[in-house]
Order: sequence, then structure tokens, then C-alpha cells
Amino acid sequence: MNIGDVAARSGLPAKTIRYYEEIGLIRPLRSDNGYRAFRDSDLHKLAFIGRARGLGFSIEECRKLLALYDDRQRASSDVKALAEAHLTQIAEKIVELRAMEATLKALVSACAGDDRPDCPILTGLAEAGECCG
Amino acid sequence: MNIGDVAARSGLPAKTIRYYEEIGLIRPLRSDNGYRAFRDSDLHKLAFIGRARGLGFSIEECRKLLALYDDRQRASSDVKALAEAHLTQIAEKIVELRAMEATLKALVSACAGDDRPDCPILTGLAEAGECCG
DNA sequence: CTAGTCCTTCCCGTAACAGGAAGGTCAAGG
DNA sequence: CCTTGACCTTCCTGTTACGGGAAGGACTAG
Repeated sequence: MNIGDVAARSGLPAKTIRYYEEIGLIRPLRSDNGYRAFRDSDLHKLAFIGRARGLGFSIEECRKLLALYDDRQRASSDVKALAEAHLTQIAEKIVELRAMEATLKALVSACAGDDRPDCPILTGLAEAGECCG
Repeated sequence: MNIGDVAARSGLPAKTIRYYEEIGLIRPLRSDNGYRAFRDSDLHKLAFIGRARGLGFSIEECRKLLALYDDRQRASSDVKALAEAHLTQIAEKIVELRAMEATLKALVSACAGDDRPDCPILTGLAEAGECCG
């Protein structure tokens, strides 16, 4: 398979696939003409990475997940620990975003949104409120 | 005020303040010795930016907010529109994170997390589930 | 033989800074 | 006067995960 096929089948852009090779996530073979020659195993890895990325794992986390995936001697506890750590980060991000959302919603709802200059959003940002810690 | 004072009072790192000057968010004066000389108005702007950043506004959004803040002829509707657009982005991000969280939680709870290699998290990532769109 | 599509590498740009090097400035102390 | 230390300056590199685009080789269809 050439990179175009793999891109279509994995849903990842060719650029991204080249990048993943560059950083050593995958190691496709090369044809005589210099084209990358992807095996099914490469495609599977790319799909794996794509799904892990879709769950918000960083590239380095994906690298660890791939290593665990390749390691038949792994302990599932290692995988679970990685996933739980990531879950914690997701939860923290959600908390942070909800705090922003709550504060901003309050400011927005207090703003008339007409053609006059008075704006609680701007004064809220200008004054040291309790808003943002 | 020197940059150290402003950093302490605004809560922003000196590096960040220099960066904000570099991209034109603030324009502090200069003393004869070459040191930046901050006025109260600079400090206020930095505090404003800091709070806007704390609410998740991008630098460019902060730039627009600052422009609106400086413009006594502004319409509050312009500010509100900016804030509402940002609120929408926050909401979308939360939805995305919650979807990740739900999927990952399901995988994690299905994983024994012991010393054996069998791991639903890895197989879930390896197989084309309905998990990630 | 040519047009069009695919592939290659290489280099720059993104957001919002952080870290650190090399060197100038200033206030205090001996 | 000299030094020490804390402050300030600019400049350069690195971060994350790619995207855009140039310059040029490879392959396929007509």
C-alpha cells in the first residue's frame, strides 16, 4: 500500500502519517522507487494511534500504548494506569472549562448587548473580581 | 514600575509580559537605562489580559477585547458577540471531552488491571469500535 | 509523448510562551 | 574603588502535532 491508500483507510492525512514515521511511531518499508510501502500491520498501528488520539491521548502516550500493545508480556494494570491518568487529566480540563463557562455566562447574561457602550463583560474583566481565581 | 513589579502585581511572568509587548498588546515606555517603564495603565491592561486569558480567550481575542475596552464608542453588542462565540467554543470543547471521558471510562471499567496481559482498553483501541466516530 | 496524479524531501509557520545564555545596570557593603 | 547579587536587556532554541507549499522524481492513461 502507498501512503494515499493508507491515508484513505486510516482516515489520517498523509502528512500526519509521514510525521508519525519521522518520530518513530511507525516504520513502513520502502519500495524500490522510494515510496513508502505499508503493510497491514502498519495500517493497524495507524488506526490504533488514530483512535487513541481521538480519545485525547498525546503522541507520547500513544507511543506507550503501542509499546504495551506490542508487548505480549504486559500487565493490564499498566495500561489501566495510563488510561486512568489520562482520565484524570480529562476530568480536570472539564472542571476548568466549566468554571470558565460559568463565569463567562454570568458576564454575558448581565450584558445588554445593544448599541450602548456600557458593558459588564468589559468591566468584569477590568476589575479584580473573584471571577478567575 | 519595572517589569518585576508589574509581574508581581499582575501575576503574569516577566517572560509573558515581554512577549505581550513584542506582539503589540502593550506598549510600555522605556527608561534611560533601557528598562521598560510601566504606567498604571499598562498594569491595568495586563491584569485585563490576564483575566481574559483565564477565561480561555485567545491572544487575538484579547486583542479585540482590549480594543473594545479602549473604544469609548463601542457597542456592548460587539463585546457580547465575542463572548458568546467564545462560550460556544467552550461548550463544544466540553462536549468533546465528555465524549472522550465516557468512552475511556467504559474501557477502563472493563479492564481488570491485574498482572495478566488481557486488556479491553488495548483491544478497544485496536478494533474499529463505534467509540470514536 | 504528454498530461495529470501520485510520491518524495525540505523548509517555514502555527500558539503562547519557557528556559537559558551573554551581557548591561543598579544598590549595598567592605 | 571594587565586588557581589539582584535585576534588567536581547537573542536563540524548544515545545505540540502537525499543515501548507515548493521543487522535483515516478507512474498511469491516452
